[in-house]
Amino acid sequence: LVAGVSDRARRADAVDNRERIVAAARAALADFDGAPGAVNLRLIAQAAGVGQGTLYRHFPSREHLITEAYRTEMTDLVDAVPALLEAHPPLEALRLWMARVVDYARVKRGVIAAIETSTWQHLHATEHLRLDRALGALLEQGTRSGDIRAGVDATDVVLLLGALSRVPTPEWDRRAPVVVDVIVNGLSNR
Amino acid sequence: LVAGVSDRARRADAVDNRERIVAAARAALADFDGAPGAVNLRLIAQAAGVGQGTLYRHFPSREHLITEAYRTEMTDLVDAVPALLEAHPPLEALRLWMARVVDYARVKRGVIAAIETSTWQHLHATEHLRLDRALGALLEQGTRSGDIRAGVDATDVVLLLGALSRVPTPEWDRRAPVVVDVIVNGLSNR
DNA sequence: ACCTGAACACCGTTCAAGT
DNA sequence: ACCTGAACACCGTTCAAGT
Repeated sequence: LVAGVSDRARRADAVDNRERIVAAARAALADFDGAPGAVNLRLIAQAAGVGQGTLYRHFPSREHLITEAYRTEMTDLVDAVPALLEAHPPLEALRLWMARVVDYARVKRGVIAAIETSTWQHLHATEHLRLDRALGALLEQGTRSGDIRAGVDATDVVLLLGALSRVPTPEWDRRAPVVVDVIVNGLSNR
Repeated sequence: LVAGVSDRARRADAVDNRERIVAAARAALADFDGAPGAVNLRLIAQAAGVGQGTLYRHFPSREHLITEAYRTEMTDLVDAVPALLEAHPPLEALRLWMARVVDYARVKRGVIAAIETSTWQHLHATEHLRLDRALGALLEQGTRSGDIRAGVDATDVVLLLGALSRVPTPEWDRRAPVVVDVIVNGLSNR
């Protein structure tokens, strides 16, 4: 509905509302973290000072909202991939990238959910396509150099990473690194 | 509430109702599979021919019901561990066990969710304790023999296995084996 | 001791009315 | 073109009344 419409073409109040909704969503997710499904859309609309209908006009589904709420983090993470890949061998780049994901998720658990949406839906959010390509390139380069096993694509990696969303918060610092370590080790080629 | 009460001590209608509820839950889960959260408890009560209150009397939470619905499968899987461990070296036993999980989950996706509940809640369902012990023994034996890396416990393995619950149904046959393969490889000691 | 189902609470989603 | 909020639908959960 709103797709393809530039900010200038939109009414000023619409732009403003959209921003306030996202801000409210971010705040709500920060409190409730680890359970993005538990986030109350009505309350977000209320906290943003808009009607429920306005929220739905801007974000037709909860996933759209969550994706947008973590857009900055997603962009950061996606952009980090090529940079790491230039400075390190593929497997090491992957390890460092996942360490960064764990770091982001430590305080904002929802990033994992945001990353996972690439699997859930076919919502072609730009960041998801970019993540898929970035990870895909990393894996390809890794298999070529022989560091990373063949037959695994970006979706598989995202699926495995999804295991992190189940880690209980109080055990995060202990378990998240172990989980990631097993994944990276498993992706390595012996 | 019902804990510790033998079948003989319970009223006949209660035993009967409980069985019908579980049967209805199994049927509902078979249809809806892959999304145990999407299962409608009211409809299950209705299909079982009991009031909602009766369902809650027997199963205080959705997790209790799901756990019970997959009890047979869980028992099978748990019992398989020691047997496999006797016939194979630890890592191979783990690989075979996970292949069995994938096999069970192919038609009854909910088993993964049932296995995962061990992490979600502190509901001390017997099967979960037994799974924890069985996997724990397998891992310990594997680290002793040097086949499996140290520093990973049963909960970590269950968390990793949870990645399977995100695999989209149409891609199950292609992706599930890959995911499991990465996990097993990651748990191996080089 | 156990069952029933109306009733309550909550929340996602829609839509008629408004500016 | 966009916003509002009442209204609808749905579903988990409880509880007074019953047997």
